[in-house]
Amino acid sequence: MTERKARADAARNREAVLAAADELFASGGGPRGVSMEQVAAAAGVGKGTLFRRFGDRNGLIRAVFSARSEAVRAAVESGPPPLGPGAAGRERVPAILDALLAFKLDNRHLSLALEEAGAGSPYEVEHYGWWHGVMRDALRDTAVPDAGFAAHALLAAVRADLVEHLASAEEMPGREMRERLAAYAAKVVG
Amino acid sequence: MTERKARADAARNREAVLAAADELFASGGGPRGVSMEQVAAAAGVGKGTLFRRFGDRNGLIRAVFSARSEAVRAAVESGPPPLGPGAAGRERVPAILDALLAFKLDNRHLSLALEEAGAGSPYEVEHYGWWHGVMRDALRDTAVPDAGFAAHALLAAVRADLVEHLASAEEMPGREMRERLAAYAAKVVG
DNA sequence: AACGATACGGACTGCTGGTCCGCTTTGTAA
DNA sequence: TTACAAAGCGGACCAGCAGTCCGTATCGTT
Repeated sequence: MTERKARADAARNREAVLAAADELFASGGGPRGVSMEQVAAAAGVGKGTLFRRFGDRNGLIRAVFSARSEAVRAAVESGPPPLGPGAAGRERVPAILDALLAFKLDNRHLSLALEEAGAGSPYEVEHYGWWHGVMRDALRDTAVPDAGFAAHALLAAVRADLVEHLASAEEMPGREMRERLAAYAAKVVG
Repeated sequence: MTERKARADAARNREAVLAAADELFASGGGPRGVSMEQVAAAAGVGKGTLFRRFGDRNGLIRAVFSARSEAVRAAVESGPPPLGPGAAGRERVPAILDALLAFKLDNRHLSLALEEAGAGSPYEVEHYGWWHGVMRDALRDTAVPDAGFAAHALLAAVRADLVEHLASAEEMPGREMRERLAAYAAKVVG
C-alpha cells in the first residue's frame, strides 16, 4: 500500500515500537498512563521516530491493535462456520459477537485504548466499519428488520468500556458474560 | 446536602460558570476544544474559582449535564405512563429509550462530553447507574431473560457517540433514528 | 568510494489541567 | 458603623503531554 521501500533500520524500529507499546499498554494501569515518550524510551528510539512512523498517538494504538486482532478478523472473514461465512445468520450472529467479546476480554486494555480514541469516536476507526459490515450481512439472513441498525446496536453491547465495567465493577466472570451475551443475541435474532 | 450556607457571590459565580460552560460546550466544535481557562474567562471568573467549585473538568461537565437532564429524569421517575411508572414493561422500555435518545439528540455535544468522561468510563458516572436501574426494572416486566444484561445492551444502543455517528457520518435524521430504535426495542421486548 | 535519499533523536514549543496562596468580599455581631 | 474572622477569589505558577523541527547519522545504490 503506502509501503514502497522500507529501509532496514526503519523496519526494525517499527517492530521495536510495536512490541514495546504492546507490552507497556498491557502492563500496569492500561494505556491511559502511558505517554508517547515512555513508549519511545522503552523501544529505544527517539520521539521523533515514533511520531513519524505512526502519525500520532491514535495511529500507534491503531497499529498495535491491528496486529493483535488480525487473527479474529481472519477467523471471521474466512474461517470455518459458524464464525466464518457459510453459517445461517441465526447462528453466525451470536458466534461473531462471542468471538468479539472473547477478544475484548483478552485484550481489555488495548481495546479500551482504541475506543477511547482520544481524538475521534470509535466509529470513525476503519475496523469498526468492517465489523459493522460483517454483522449487518449476517443479520440480513435473519428475521431482524433493519439489519444496519441492529448491527450497530448489537456491536454496542460489546463496547470495551461496558465489558470493562461488567468485568470490574460488577465482577462478572468472562464465561458468564459470554453466556449472557449469547442469550441476548439469541433473543434478538430469534 | 453538601450545601450548608452559600455566600451570595459564590452562588452567583456558580450560575455564571454553568451558563458559560453550557453555551461554550454547545457552540462550535463540541466540548472537546473547550479548555477550562476558556470557560473561566467566559464566565468572568478566575480559574481557581472554577476548580474549587467543580473539582475538575469532569465535575463541571457533570454539573452542566445534571442541570440539563433534570427534566427527562423527572419525566421517567414520576411522569405519566408510558414514560413514567405504571405502564407495562413492553411499552415502557421503548418509551424510556426513545426519551433518552431524544434527549441525546437535543444535547449531542453535552452528552458526548459526559461519555467521553476523560477520566473514567461513562459507567462510573452515577447517572448511568440510575438509568440502568430504571431500565432493568422495566425489563423485568417483560419476557426478556436477564433484565440486567439486557438493560446494559439496550442503553448501549443509545450511546452518545453512536448517536453522533448515525447523525453525522450516516446522515440519519433524528426522526428516523427514533423509529429504528423503537423497532429494535420492540423486537427485543416482544 | 562517494553521494543523494531516507531516517534518526531529542531539544523545543505550545497548551492543558490542576495547585497555591496573598488579597478581597461577605456577613455577622457588637 | 465598625470590626473581624470566615469564605471566597483570581491568576501566576507548575508539571506533564502531544506533536514539531532540523542538524546529524545511516543506508543502499551507482
